[in-house]
Amino acid sequence: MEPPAPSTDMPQDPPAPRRRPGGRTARVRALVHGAVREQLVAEGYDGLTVDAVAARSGVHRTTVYRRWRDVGGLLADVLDSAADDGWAPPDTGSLEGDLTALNEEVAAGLTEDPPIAMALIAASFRSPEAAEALRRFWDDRYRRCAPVVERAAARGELPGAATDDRALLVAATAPVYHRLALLRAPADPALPATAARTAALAAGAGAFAVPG
Amino acid sequence: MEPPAPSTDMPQDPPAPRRRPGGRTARVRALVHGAVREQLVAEGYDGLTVDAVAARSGVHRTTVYRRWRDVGGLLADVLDSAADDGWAPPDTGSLEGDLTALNEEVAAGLTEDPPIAMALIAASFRSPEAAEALRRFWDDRYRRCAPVVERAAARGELPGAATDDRALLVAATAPVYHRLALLRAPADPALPATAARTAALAAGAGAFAVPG
DNA sequence: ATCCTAATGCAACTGTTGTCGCATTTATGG
DNA sequence: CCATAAATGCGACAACAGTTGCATTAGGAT
Repeated sequence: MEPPAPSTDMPQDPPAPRRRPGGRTARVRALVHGAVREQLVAEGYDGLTVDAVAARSGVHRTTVYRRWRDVGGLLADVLDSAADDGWAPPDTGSLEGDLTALNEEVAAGLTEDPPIAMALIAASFRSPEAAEALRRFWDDRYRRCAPVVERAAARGELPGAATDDRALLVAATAPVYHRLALLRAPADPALPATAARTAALAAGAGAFAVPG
Repeated sequence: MEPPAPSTDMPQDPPAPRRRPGGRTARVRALVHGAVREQLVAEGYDGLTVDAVAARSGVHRTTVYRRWRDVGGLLADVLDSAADDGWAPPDTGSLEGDLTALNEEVAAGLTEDPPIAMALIAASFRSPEAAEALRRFWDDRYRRCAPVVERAAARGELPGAATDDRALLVAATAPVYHRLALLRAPADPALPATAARTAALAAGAGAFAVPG
């Protein structure tokens, strides 16, 4: 009952057309990326429509719809292309200091103008692609922050054998996200430090220790 | 330079037409509210459009657009009308227990089906009215939670003269919101308890004490 | 050079969103 | 009961989002 073995290629499925990411395709992508950023700066998130991006980039509407599907896809692609910067967490010499500096970066990102981060969060509620890209972004960021916890452990700031670094980082940053992204309350200059102090204090008391 | 005092009414602006919230208006409002809920149950948030709600309620499209403006306005009105339930925070006998129970309610609300809470959060990024309604809702909830902190203080669980109850409550609940509403990660059954324990621990160490 | 076809351009089309002017209904005050 | 106008119903419309079929351009392999 075996189908005859094909001579050179998979027979049943369309044989995966050879991609062609050369000159023009890359140029179009760069044009669209630039247009997304410019459009965000010029008109804000409400003005970020596929049509506006296409018009600004000079690329045809249909092409943008075909390659990026919707605004969420556009933002996801821009975010992915910007994710491989050499970002590293701050290193101030103490856990609380590191977390405070980290929280200040988070607060700055959430309140910057144009509101790229807020635009992406908003888009993540409408586009699965944007939600996935945002999840990847945060996962990458939290992974890069692991050294903050490792350094604290090496300094003896953390009790127990091991610490759940992700839980600690989420506990430290979550209040900032909650206030700015969900409650939409005005930025509190003291919040980054107090949230960091709270998390560092709890971590010092073993709140994030793992049994292993 | 004082303008002459009007005899009976404000002269310059259109004299605030007498509202007429009587029979039909109230009936229409009830019909639309019911339709919003039914539509959410039937089609989820993606299917919650003004047209769908209008069709389901039997009220004309134009009327819904005029009175509620958009989906955010619909959800905001439904939320406001449901906000005066007699909700009270849990009372388990300890700060950590209260916060754990509270966090479990938050987690249940964010993961319930139909996803009313998530729909409102999503809408709050597109509609100022929904954002304002959500802010009012959370403000009300946090205000009602003040007794949780007061009881803990009365039991001697909190050091210092006074505690910033809002900051404590935000610190306790923020990780749950962050994971479920922003990171969109699967629900972690242990998170409500660990976040509550973390916050209670930090509170016991004086992290939320206010100088006054 | 030349062939193949992926990628793009183009125009027309459908369906949805939101608005506007006007007719009709019906609270509400007298 | 009557008069007024707020609230709603109704249809047409403009603007936008997104799709489809086909023509054209240009990357990449031979």
